[in-house]
Amino acid sequence: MGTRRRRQRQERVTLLDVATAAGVSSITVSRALRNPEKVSPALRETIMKFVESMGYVPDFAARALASQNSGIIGVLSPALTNYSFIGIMRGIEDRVRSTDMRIQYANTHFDPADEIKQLRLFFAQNPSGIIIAGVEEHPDVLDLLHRAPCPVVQIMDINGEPVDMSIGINHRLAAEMATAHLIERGFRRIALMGGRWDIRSRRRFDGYRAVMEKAGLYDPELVFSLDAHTSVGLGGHLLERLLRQAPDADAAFCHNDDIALGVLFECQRRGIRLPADFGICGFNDLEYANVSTPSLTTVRVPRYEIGYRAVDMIVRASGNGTQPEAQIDLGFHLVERETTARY
Amino acid sequence: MGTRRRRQRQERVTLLDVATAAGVSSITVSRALRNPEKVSPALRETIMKFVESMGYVPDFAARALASQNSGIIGVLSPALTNYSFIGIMRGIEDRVRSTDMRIQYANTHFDPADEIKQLRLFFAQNPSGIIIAGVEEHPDVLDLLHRAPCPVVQIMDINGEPVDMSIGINHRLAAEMATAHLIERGFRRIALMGGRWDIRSRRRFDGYRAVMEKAGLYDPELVFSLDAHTSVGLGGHLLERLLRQAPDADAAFCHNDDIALGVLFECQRRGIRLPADFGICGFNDLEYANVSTPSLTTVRVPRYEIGYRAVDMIVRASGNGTQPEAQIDLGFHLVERETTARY
DNA sequence: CTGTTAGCGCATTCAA
DNA sequence: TTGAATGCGCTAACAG
Repeated sequence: MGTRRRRQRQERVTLLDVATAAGVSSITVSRALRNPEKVSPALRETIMKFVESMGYVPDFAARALASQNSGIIGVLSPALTNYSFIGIMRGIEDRVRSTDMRIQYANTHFDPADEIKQLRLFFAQNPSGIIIAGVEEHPDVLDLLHRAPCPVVQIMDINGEPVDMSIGINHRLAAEMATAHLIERGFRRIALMGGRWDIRSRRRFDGYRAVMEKAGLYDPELVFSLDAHTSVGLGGHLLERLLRQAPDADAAFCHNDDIALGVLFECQRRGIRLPADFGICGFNDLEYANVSTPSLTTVRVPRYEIGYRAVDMIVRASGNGTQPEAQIDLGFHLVERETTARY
Repeated sequence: MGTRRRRQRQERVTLLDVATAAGVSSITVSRALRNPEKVSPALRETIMKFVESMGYVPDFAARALASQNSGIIGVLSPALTNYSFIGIMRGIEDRVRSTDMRIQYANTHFDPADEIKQLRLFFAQNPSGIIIAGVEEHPDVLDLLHRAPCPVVQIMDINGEPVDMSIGINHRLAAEMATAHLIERGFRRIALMGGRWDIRSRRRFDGYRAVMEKAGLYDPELVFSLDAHTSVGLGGHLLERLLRQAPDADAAFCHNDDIALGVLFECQRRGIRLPADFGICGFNDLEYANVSTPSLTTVRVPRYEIGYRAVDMIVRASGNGTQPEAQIDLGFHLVERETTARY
């Protein structure tokens, strides 16, 4: 049936409809809804009854246009659909549920130009806030963020002065701790394995390198990173290349748990014993790390909390309660499991 | 610094600004942007130059209010943050990139009441379309969808008449094929393992049951499903319970690959040989299924394509080109790998 | 092909 | 505490 796809728009119940029914002016209904304390209790109740019975639902576009605030929180990520971002999303979604804000996600595809484009689009919408997992510290991006017309929360890595607010962990420190742990467990030829570089993986590289150099173990031949989307399969692929180029490699610190899992599977396939012959440390502590065989040593990043509190910071910055902190370090946690359980 | 969080709104460049600069009326600029063919080439070019140089960005709220169309496609899922939904998201994001529509996701938490609430919210926004992975076939939800003021695409399962349009696969058939495959490989005590039920898992159960009954193998003691979020850990947990209740179980058809992976890990832990002692079939064909050790037999669901084409259907239904089909069956594919490679 | 008029539904500002 | 007037920026409908 051809009439199927385009429907007539519904008859919309407007503020004015409710106001007329309740015998007040539309602005009073508006107030009853948005600033209940500014309307006398009795009137408020009457109004709310009509709002209910008439099924009034506010028009976001009209509200946004009149108030210059869309209620939208823009969330930018270089890889929206990476598994590690899911935990962030969960936190974001949970915190936003009880507010009247809405989330709009944007994928920046590891491209600063894309990031700038998406930011511009958001800014044109009078957003209530921006949450950004940056690709780079590109000066144009930072400049744009500095002139943002709303609160901005930089998430994931905390390093230096935030543009506005930031929450996350110190990735460099985390990598230092993971690398030190591998060394302490007797691994020497420790490889670094990753997918596409972003600013956080670069900081982890810095940490890895610093510790390796200090121990006299750094060797660029052990650093493997492909400009490819991260995946479990990539982990196996990288291990294959590693063992070809440096057959004496005895451990891998991976940019994330997916790659670590791929390395684990590839070791199983090749009969490489974990951790006797080879050690693995992942990053993120995804859910499966605790139940894989052998279980995976990894760095726990409080991803859910990062998302949850990032939204919280925006809500608080927009409200009239206590101002949020400018920077929150949630800390990380090295979870030692079987893939490094030597000695 | 206290001034940090709330910024002045930017000076906005409006249509009128551009129009004045170009010496035309604002509606002409509007047309040059939205229906270029309705403006003479010369004028169009002049206008576009001003648009560029003045950095004009349209105000979505104003546009939505005036045109009664927000350009938003609402996407509803019972579990937005399940890994299996990521593939859908990837398809959605990729298809929407080249359009002027935007996506807004909503999590329905496996709750029809939530679903209804979210639908109402979307409908109040004059959406350009709705993409919904339904929780149930709740009559209230169906009723709401029937009165939707925009194109609606039901995704994942195709079964019966769509409300408007639908795209996906036949989950019951897929389960029948998977179960038949396990039987054909000599497995007899085949368990069904799942997390929270939704309409699709229920259809898969129907298919499993039908085939098992036909083979005289159905036993309710082999059906394990917990009302818990799906996870890799849940798979291990379910296997543990299965082996306690039915120690002679010799295979598992899992509701998704995460659960299958958990079963795989738990088998490894217990020294159960795959597939000699136990067979596993997953569902979805997530990326790791092909690289796990042993690799995982599973049902490939074209998730990326579902997302991509669902958006495409909305774009086409909104445009003036060819009307999209009412229902698209993308088909599935049983991917036979090592976890069932017996005989 | 271009312009005029009008209004989308709400919230801000001011006044009572 | 309530209301009147006004405008947010854009586009539909019509006119020229």
